[in-house]
Amino acid sequence: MSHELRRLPDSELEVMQVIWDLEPPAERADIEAALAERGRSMAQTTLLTLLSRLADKGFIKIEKDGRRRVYLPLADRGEYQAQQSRSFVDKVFGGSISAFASALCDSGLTREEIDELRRLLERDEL
Amino acid sequence: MSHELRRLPDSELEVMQVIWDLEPPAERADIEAALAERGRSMAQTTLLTLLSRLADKGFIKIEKDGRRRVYLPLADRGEYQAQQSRSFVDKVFGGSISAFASALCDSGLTREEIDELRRLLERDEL
DNA sequence: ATAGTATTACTACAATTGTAGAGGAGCGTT
DNA sequence: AACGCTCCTCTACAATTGTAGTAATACTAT
Repeated sequence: MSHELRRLPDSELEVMQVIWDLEPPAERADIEAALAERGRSMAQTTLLTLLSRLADKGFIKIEKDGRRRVYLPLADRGEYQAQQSRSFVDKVFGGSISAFASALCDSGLTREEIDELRRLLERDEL
Repeated sequence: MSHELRRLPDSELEVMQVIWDLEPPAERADIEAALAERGRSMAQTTLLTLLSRLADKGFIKIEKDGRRRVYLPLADRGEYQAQQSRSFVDKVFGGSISAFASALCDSGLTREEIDELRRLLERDEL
């Protein structure tokens, strides 16, 4: 079930994130608004380009409903996140989870974040 | 002291990793060998290209010692890792560390890795 | 000095990414 | 029916990335 989900370039990922956030089906205007809210507005045609690239890569499906289109997520967010996390730790930390964890701490985790993380791990039985 | 360290493309990062691993000063042959060991060999000219790109980006310094060159790391590995970790979590998880952690668990952490992580967090006092 | 050898610099080129203009097609309004 | 507004498709273009060939340079052993 889990296809390989290729890493998305930053701009496409940002679009994908809002699509995941929005209640599907999302229209272009919704996506545009959501992006603007996050301070990431762009020319309409730019957005359209990114959307069709996402469709080419199999991350979304573009459904034609007359003149308007709706944009539906196909890829699963959690799966994408899991795969990218693993691949990030592999590339940047040679696969060492603990090295990653200490880097995270160095990168300015707050006490609260650390506690939260710890709680999470304690609960996790996997 | 902490300049912004731009994200390196995969191929450059792999070269950078071996430079960080090797005892400086590293010569081209050393780097080549180390890369081959990790199953990441490439044409000599390709490696040279990547090295000069790394130099352009300020990650390494190329010192001329007659005909041979030595390649010295300038960027700090820990700093790079910390910055990239933070930026990864921001982009992929909207900044949520705990979301990142649970994705990591989903991506197939072993029991041991989880325990190790937990130990690390418990010890860490920031 | 000569020729072979090793090493690096220069050039190249296709694929990807970030960004957007130009133009066609549908629809509401007059 | 013609006009304009909206929305989308096509095309474009520079920068970056992955990869490597060719040429220049310098060293080594004869």
